[in-house]
Amino acid sequence: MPRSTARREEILTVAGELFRQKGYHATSMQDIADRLQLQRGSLYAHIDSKEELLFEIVDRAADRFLEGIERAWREGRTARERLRRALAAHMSVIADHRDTASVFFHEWRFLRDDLRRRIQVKRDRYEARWRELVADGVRRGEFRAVDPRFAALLALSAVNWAYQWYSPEGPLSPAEVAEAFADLILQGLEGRGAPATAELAARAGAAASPGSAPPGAAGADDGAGSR
Amino acid sequence: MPRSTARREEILTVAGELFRQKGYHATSMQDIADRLQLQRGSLYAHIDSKEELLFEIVDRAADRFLEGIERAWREGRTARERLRRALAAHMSVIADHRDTASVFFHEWRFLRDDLRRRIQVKRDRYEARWRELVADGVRRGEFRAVDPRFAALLALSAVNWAYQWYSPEGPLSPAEVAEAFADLILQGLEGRGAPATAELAARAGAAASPGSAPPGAAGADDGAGSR
Amino acid sequence: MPRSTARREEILTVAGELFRQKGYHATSMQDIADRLQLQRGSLYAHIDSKEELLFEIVDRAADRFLEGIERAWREGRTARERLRRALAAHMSVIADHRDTASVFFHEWRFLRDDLRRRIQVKRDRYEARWRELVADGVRRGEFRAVDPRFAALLALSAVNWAYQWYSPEGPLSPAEVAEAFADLILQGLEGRGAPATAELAARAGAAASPGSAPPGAAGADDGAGSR
Amino acid sequence: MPRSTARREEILTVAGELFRQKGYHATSMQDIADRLQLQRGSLYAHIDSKEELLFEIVDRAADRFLEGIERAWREGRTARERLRRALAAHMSVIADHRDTASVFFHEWRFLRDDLRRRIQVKRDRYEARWRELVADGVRRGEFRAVDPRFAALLALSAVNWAYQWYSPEGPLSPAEVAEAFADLILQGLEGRGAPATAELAARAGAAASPGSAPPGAAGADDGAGSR
DNA sequence: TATGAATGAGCGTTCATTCAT
DNA sequence: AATGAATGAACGCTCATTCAT
Repeated sequence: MPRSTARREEILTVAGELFRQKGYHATSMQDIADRLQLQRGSLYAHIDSKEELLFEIVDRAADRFLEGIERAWREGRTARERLRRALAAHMSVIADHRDTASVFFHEWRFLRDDLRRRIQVKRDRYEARWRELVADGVRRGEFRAVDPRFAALLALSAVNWAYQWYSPEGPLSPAEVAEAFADLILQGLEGRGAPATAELAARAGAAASPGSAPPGAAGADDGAGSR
Repeated sequence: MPRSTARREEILTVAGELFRQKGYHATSMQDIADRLQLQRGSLYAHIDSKEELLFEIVDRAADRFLEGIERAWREGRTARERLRRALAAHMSVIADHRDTASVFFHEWRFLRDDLRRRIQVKRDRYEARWRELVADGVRRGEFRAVDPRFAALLALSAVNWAYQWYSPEGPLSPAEVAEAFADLILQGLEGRGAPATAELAARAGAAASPGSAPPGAAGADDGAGSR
Repeated sequence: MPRSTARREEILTVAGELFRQKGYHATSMQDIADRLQLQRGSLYAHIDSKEELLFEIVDRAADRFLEGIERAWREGRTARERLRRALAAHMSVIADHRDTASVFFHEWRFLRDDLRRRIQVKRDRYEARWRELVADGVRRGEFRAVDPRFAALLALSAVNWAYQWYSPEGPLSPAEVAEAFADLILQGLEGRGAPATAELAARAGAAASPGSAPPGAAGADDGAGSR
Repeated sequence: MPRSTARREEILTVAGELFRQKGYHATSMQDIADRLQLQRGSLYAHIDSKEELLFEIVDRAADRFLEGIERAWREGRTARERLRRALAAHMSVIADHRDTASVFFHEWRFLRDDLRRRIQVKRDRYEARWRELVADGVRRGEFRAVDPRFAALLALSAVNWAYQWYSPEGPLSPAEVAEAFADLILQGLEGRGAPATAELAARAGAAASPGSAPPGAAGADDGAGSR
């Protein structure tokens, strides 16, 4: 199989979109072919299997997330700054590669054992980086003596879950969401003075039309109920 | 259809387990029947359709989560206490009804429009309660003037994501997990003094054999790789 | 799967017939279903796979051939008599289970490794019996000091090949064919006196309409060119 | 289409090999192209269809067999000698053009009606020659008054079947196999004195390691179990 | 209640072949 | 001569569901 041709990229893009909207199992090769105005068998001139599509989408997402935290680590000076950058990087991936990221979180478990294991390795490395980042902050005295596991998990949960509700069409940029979370995670609910997100709060509140659910809805995606 | 018989409950239990392990679409009626040593067709003496099973599982989970936060609100006096109770209640549902909760998060989007909307209503109410809880804390002066949307979302994300990694076989009780998160959310990373979770940290660290990955793994569930 | 129901036997019969006529790979489940006025998927209520059909057909044939030679060995007194009986038994299987026998010779190699090996064991045993039969005759002094391998192979080839040309509708009974071969194999071309088949020759010659090809054509089967 | 170019011959050779190993229907144009390091579609610059390949392979084999018996007839003086030569010629074709011969026996029936009929004509002619050869021997008084049909069929069956078990890598040359069969066919099992194959028997016995099974196995070919 | 045979649609994939380049 | 993208049909098989018994 050619690793990368224009047609193949088209297929991957469409597959990513459909996998996110309908789920891997509920998306048929027919669905993908229809969007490209192709016969379903014709896809196999470009790919080996449906599962290959899933793997490639998930693998690319894993690489993007990993790249993000590696760069955050390299480019940040303090633990505080690194955490902010890591949150921002994660949000960026979700914003810029919405389909891919969503499939990464939702559908990776449908990969067969060997492929899933390869993804698991990257997931584990990603999470380990987060824990190191927090542990380093504790060691430096920037953070309280919290359990790095829980603290990393809190930060990660916040941004992991974002694929469920974040929309690039909403009023907030990925950077702004990351900053709001960073503020909360660093300072907590019971703290001194006004949070950095005071102004954001106003904006988000103003823009939130009822039913559109930003942010706070653990919300329904588009497309899911189509079939 | 009889709304509730012993057989029907058996079917729901098995379906919940399989939906969690393999996903809704990858679970066949055959799979369910096999576990109950029944013929495929015999299931339809008790249920109307596969989708009905999914709806009922998801709907029950929604009710449990809602019940939890309502009681937390009623029984807690301070915002701080209510938040702790709400986190604990959520973790309890995840721990006590693991299959149901997992299906609630993962598979609800495969419901057809009308059924999905009914679930959406309950999800929205649940999230609204969380926002009210935070907003109330801000109003009372217990919390900083944070955006309730973001703060509620942070707390909710932490426990929502827990269905991905929490295992009742792990070293931590749901209450302990909830407490750890509460501590972090309330105090933040940069707080004063030792966190309430200092002792927990030791225990979790001691018990966590590499590979078993609690807490911190966004990890793979059992059963997913069955095919 | 139920090992034997009326429907299942019907399917096996039809499959045997079609596999012989068109070959295993050129026969589709659709073809089989059509003959039974069934949907192609409905077959799978009775069988596990197409290959299972092939295996069962081939395995039954193997058993019949084996049974035949075992009985010939038990019931014959002299080597001469045993050889005659073995030839007759083989021809009987071909005559009475034409489809099965034909598939046994032609299609067995399309079984996957493990199933093919199970058949191979029976084939090997069958051929070993033939060699023992001849070797015993040589030992007893009934036969010349021929190589049992070649002699057994000659006899076996004659009757193995019969599935290609023998037709129950032809003028000769399986017993008569077996006798003619037995006479030739035992006495050879250069011998004393008239062969036992002198009368047969007349009959066969009279009945052989040109083109119907009995015996002597390595001939075409019916049905092969249908698709 | 060019009738014969170097490329075309390559294709025919590869097709013959694959058709023998896997069967006509189980061999795809992809398989053939792969071996030649060509694209599927490129084959059609040299041939018209897959069936054309089959026809040409089978037709060439038919010609070779026919040529063999014609020459045996011309070059032999006595019936006995002609029979020996005919057997040897047949074995030579099988040994020297193993793929082609094997496909001739196994796959010719997959030709469509008109092409199959053209092959049938040659097969009929070939068998007729064998019968004439025997009939002539009877007429001359060299052979017993056997039915020429059965006698020809016996000889033909022996060598026809050889494509199933004969291997050029085995201990016996085609000529030796032919001689062994000729001896048996001419003299029969119950003859006078030692057979001409006494020495052969020793050699074959010595060389035949159990499992390799020459001669006597109606055996499995290489390649069949590839999938 | 439960069976088991059947349906009819759909699945992912392979196929021989075509054709513009 | 050869490529590579595409076709359209067919493949073996699975699915949720129905229904007479």
